[in-house]
Amino acid sequence: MDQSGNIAFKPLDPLLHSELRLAVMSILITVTEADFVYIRKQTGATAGNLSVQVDKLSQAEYIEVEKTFNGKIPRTICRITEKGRSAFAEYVDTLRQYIGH
Amino acid sequence: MDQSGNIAFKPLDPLLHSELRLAVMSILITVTEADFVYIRKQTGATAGNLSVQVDKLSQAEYIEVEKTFNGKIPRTICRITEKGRSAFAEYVDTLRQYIGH
DNA sequence: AAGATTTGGTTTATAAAATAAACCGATTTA
DNA sequence: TAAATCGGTTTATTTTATAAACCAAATCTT
Repeated sequence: MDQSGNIAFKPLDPLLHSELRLAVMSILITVTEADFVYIRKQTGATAGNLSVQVDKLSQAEYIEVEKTFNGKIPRTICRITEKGRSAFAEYVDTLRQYIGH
Repeated sequence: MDQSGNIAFKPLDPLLHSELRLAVMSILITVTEADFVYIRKQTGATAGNLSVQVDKLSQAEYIEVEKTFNGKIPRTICRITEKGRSAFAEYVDTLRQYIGH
């Protein structure tokens, strides 16, 4: 018989348990859309780091990324998806187990 | 003049922003002491991983570790420190900025 | 009592992640 | 026209987390 005992902690979605990605999601959950530059300023992240992390969120389909031009200047717009929204909600929910309400 | 704009997110204590270390602290904050084996079972972590993370928390003085013997069997007891307690409180507080209450 | 297994860990090696540095094309400024 | 800036991406480096290997002592197994 498997007497392995119960684990008390649900795993935290590793995609969201990252300071920068969490900050990005935190912004996108409150705002219908935000561009790269805005997110960069709000988070204080370097462009390189932000580029990488936005890409990960995008590949997981937690956000969608639209590349447009503002005249001749490139503009990268990010929006949260439904999948991202519910992943975020579950992450928050799970976290409460760790930090108490 | 420095027109760098305000960063909206306070940094999260990297020592606590780790799933396993956070789980350890979460246990120790509710219980006057806990031994290695108990923490291992609650978290489901491997002994190696737990050993490393307990050591980091200990070196940061977020917890204190007492090595005793239970008869002839070694027993490692962990307790949270005041420093650990307030670091945890601040971490939780900062997190709320990211996840909303 | 010899050998295998389990317990309670630590140490070391490997994989994954975050961060920083280098770079690119276009644009504006001097 | 050269230098600096903007809006990024790509690649390299560092840091971190995780897993694998190991160790000493104790306890079962035959």
